[in-house]
Amino acid sequence: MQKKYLTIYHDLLNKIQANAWEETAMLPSENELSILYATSRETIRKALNLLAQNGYIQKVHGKGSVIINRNKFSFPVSGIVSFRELADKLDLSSKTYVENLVRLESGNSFEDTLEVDKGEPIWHVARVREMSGERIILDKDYFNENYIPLLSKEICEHSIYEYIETKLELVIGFAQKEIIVEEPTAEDRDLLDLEGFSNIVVIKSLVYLEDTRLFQYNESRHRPDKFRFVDFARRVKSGTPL
Amino acid sequence: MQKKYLTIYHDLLNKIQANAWEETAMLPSENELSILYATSRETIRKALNLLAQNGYIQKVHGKGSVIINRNKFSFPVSGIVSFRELADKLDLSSKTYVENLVRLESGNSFEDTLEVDKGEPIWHVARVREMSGERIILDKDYFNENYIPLLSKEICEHSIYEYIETKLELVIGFAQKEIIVEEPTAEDRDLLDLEGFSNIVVIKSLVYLEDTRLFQYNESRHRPDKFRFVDFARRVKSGTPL
DNA sequence: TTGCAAAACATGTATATACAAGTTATACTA
DNA sequence: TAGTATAACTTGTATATACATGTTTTGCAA
Repeated sequence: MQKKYLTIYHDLLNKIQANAWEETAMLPSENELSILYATSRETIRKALNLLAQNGYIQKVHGKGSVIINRNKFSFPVSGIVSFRELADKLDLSSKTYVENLVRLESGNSFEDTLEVDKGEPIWHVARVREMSGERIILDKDYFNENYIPLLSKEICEHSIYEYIETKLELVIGFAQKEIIVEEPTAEDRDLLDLEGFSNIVVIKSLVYLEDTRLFQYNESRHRPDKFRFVDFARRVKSGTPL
Repeated sequence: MQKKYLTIYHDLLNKIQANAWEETAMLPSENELSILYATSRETIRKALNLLAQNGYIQKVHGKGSVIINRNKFSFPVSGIVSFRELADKLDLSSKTYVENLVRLESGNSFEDTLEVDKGEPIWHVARVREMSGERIILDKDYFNENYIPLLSKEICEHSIYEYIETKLELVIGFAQKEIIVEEPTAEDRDLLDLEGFSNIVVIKSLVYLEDTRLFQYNESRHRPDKFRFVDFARRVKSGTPL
């Protein structure tokens, strides 16, 4: 990593998480930091703005940068994080079962959602996530074949995202997500341990590459008692000025 | 509004929403914009970064700023938006019933959550939101009395946030949120039209002022069939460099 | 015509300076 | 001593310049 403001960002983040500045809960001033890291104030400000965006600090005009206590709702699951990365982070004993892996040939109903031409093939994967012996999550993925030409059972069992990013060298940019609650389908009842729950939490995501190409539609279907979504939000000033 | 980059941000946002640049779905280049608005490129970049943060454009290195199509999941409900503002935006025929409004004196269980001293009073409001004739949402609010000294039935029926921001002139900064699914309580069953639903979606929020003071805890309890949460997320590069 | 190198153009990073605006500590005055 | 004005901090905004890096167009050469 050669970008100064990113290395400073990560260094500050590590120190925040290691509880340096515990007494004051304040970062050193921008001028102090620019001397500390031997760089300009603008570069420091870029690192600080990243910390603020991600909910680690709050900048207060005239005062300084206050460290935000994130122990309230523990850590955020926001952003785009794959199940594999999440399970690793939480150190959960988890298992993934590939229930279905097909190359949909044509006339399927996802051509519109994925914005591919009629007749273009689409990869479909259905996976069940097991945590502490219970089948909790059903993940249904649909990929544009132009970007993900090949999928194997092994890749799906490990981590599709790791495959996409390291092997295919595609860079994921952003996602539009929607969370709703539905009644379980026959498939949900068949594949998951629903234990009498009459609702299921569904996260639908459209995932785009860094160059704005749409490449994935995902439906993550969770048993309601195991679902949890943590978010950090800044107040949007609704008053459109001028 | 005197801040250049903010006026440019709002102007560009209006034009995006009015579908200027429809053919290319691209903004003019930073240099063109800096001439157009008679300002420096850095100021333009501040406005563009705001647009990118809020999910309106995606910047592509070497190419330009691509406008993100937000019609997929319609508009986002992310960020901190009050029910009043939301209902106004959606033009819903809605109604608010204040079911409870008390000044909790001491020994209540929310002293810890709101981080107030033992014995300090806390304002509590319970409100039911009705949409198209159905009682859908139960909003339970708890305010630190140091910041919100007085609440009336009229304020609660209209909009507490408008009161806080315009009358009390407090500036809301950010919130930590958690979304989970619970079984309905007796209170939920009593106050809402649950129609046999055996689950309820709960959004718990800790809301902070711009200077990081915690002033509100909120629980928004939704009937699952009427709940919907839309989000925009950027990929976090998990690989901690260096 | 095809292929490729170079130029032109796009955004990204780093630095410097100046001043505005909010907060806190200092020191002076009544 | 108490109050207040000032100075010394803090972050915020605006501008300019230089170069790095990625993309597209241009034009030359085979």
